[in-house]
Amino acid sequence: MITRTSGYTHYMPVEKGPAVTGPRRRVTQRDIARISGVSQATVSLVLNNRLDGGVRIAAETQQRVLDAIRDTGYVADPIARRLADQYNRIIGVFTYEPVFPSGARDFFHPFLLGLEEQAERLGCDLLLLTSAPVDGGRRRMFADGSRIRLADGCVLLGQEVDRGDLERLVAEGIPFVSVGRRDDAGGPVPYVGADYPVAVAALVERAAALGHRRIAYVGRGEGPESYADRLRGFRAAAAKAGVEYGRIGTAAAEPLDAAVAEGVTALFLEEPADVPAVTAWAAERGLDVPADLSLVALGDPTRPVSIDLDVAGFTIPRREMGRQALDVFFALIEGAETNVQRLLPCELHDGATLAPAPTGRNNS
Amino acid sequence: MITRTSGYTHYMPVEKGPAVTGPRRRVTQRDIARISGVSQATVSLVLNNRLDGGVRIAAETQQRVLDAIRDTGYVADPIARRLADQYNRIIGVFTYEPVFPSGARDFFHPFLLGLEEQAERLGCDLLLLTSAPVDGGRRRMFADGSRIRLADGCVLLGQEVDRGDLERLVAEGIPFVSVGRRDDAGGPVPYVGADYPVAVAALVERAAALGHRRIAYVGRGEGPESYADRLRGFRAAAAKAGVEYGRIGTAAAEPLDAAVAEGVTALFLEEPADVPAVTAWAAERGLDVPADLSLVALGDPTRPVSIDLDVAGFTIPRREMGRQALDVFFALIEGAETNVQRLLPCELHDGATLAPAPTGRNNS
DNA sequence: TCAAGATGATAATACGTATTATCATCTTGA
DNA sequence: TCAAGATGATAATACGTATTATCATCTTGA
Repeated sequence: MITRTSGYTHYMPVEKGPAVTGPRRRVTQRDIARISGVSQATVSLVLNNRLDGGVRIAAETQQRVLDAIRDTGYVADPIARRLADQYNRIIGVFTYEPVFPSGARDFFHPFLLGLEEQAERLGCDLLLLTSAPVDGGRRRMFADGSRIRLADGCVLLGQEVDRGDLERLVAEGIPFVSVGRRDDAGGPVPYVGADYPVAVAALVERAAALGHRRIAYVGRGEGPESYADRLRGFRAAAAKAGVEYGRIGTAAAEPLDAAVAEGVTALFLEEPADVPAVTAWAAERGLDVPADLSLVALGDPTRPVSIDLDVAGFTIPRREMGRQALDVFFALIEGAETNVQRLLPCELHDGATLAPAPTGRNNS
Repeated sequence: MITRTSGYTHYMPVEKGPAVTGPRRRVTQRDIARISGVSQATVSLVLNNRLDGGVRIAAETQQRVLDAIRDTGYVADPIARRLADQYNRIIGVFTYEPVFPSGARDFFHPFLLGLEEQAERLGCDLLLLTSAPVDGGRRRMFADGSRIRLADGCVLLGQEVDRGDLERLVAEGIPFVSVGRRDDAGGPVPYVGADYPVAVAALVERAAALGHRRIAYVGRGEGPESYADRLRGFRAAAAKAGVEYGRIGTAAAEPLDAAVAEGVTALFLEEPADVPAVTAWAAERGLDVPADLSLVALGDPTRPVSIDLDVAGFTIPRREMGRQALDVFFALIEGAETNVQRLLPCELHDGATLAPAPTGRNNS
């Protein structure tokens, strides 16, 4: 059995009413001031120990105030505190789709995990901007009555971010950070992205070293910056390694057949979720992976798929991107000196699908 | 190419500095007032449509103000509104553990899905209370400087909710809704829960109808309300059906052996995540499920496990619970007449593990 | 022609805290 | 004996919004 002495004391009865029921007033610094015979300012100063810069309060006065604070259980109203401050420590999180997807485990989950982790560490709260009206399945950032300015600013999450939205964020000077690199939008965009070009290049070089002389990139290579970055890295590295290279728009049988017919011996998949489609196609054609054909996955699947192959490729540092996005955000609003356009290294994974090029098939 | 006339005005440059960088000020009602040539009070009145009680503002003045609001994208500072005791359509979401778990797909995900879905529908934003300090792996709701009141109130998520926290929420009159039934805490607790007793009873009755005469509940049956509710339903239904019943504390081999030795022919698992442990034990003992022993899972697994069996039992309406939690919340703060203690029916699942009792083993 | 009512808007204040400039009093030293 | 410095504390103000009492001006009607 739990007993409690006199309940909570940091609520004062309103007026001098009879007793318990009805609304109670918070204890305020004014109350403490009255009790200990000082001014509200003094209470605030003692409470926050701001006795450094010029202001002095006698030790025994301090003690009186502290006693009153202890006796009443006074706690400063965080709301009023925030008001007196410049920022609310509320970070908006904007996503074009639901943060909690109804589908299976989600590509964005690790980013959010990193965000939450860092928010916890930095003592701020995350405001999921769920009030944004939905239009064609996508939330709209700047619809009439947009509440994006409720927060101190926001973190942007999404494979593809609307260009107009970005421009407007920049133009309005709303503090924000994109998770994932973004092209300039009427001004530089703060971001924490993955360094795709470097990661892709490393894999291309590895393929070249393994004797592959003709390789293909499978995917759009444009649209979202993350696609464009991959393709850019692919081309630059292939050119540098003296390897012939091309691009296939989709992981469909026809273009894949054509590529193989032209002597391609390694496929670099922009979208790792395409792995099952490609392996199914390869099996159907009697092609062994990696004996006949090497496979490289450029990142993590954005759609839920189950892949039983140990595919060569790299992992996007999603959790760390989420974490650092908040760091950059605070640097922004605090005007701290720091790099607000960061590319984090991806982690390479050897896997079992990138093997020496089959002999006697080049230039076939 | 997009051109833009004169930029956006939502953030006012501090002083008349050169350009982009540096701290920026929120647009305030004073700014709107200046722009539209009225007083701050007028802006507030127009913004909140407080034109009923005595105060009158000319239609065209209103329009000027509204135009300025639209042009600047002004949104009232939620903190200042809270200080004046206003709501912001911001719902706090408090969880004792991270909302985005680092582990696998999560028991709480469907609740959050429902919450987000309804938030989107109702046009409110969800504030993840990530700022709460962590103590012993659990977030603390009322630590010093708790920011729970930044939100209009909150939704509580968690298997077990701290009793003191609940009491304090009630005592302070903070609007809140628990997802999951809670016992009174110095006052009735608003909740949207699952109707465990009814669901469990239905399964007990089914077992009785299939000839089971001795059944056992596996689990704590106390602690979290959801456990207690299950056990209560179990006992009541078993008694009513004239079936002998008992309880096993954990799904360990020893107590399970004992139960079988005493003639138990059906196990009701409080924690469906225990299914693998129980089936492994059964296999080891050469017991066939369900020929020798029936198995019933009372709900959904709270820990990630893979279950390949089609287990009889029921499903907790988690998504719907999340949805309705928000409904109840708004009913609370709007003072609407509605049931604020709701139990939603669980969905029964026949499965393949609840079969007729084996013959000749009762009272063995 | 002027009192009463209608119309339109604002000044003043509150919410609770943080900070800074200012003030009153005491002490010190020559 | 009094100027300068030290000591101790406060008044005033800001943060951004909501609300109420009050005010100025116009309209109406007899």
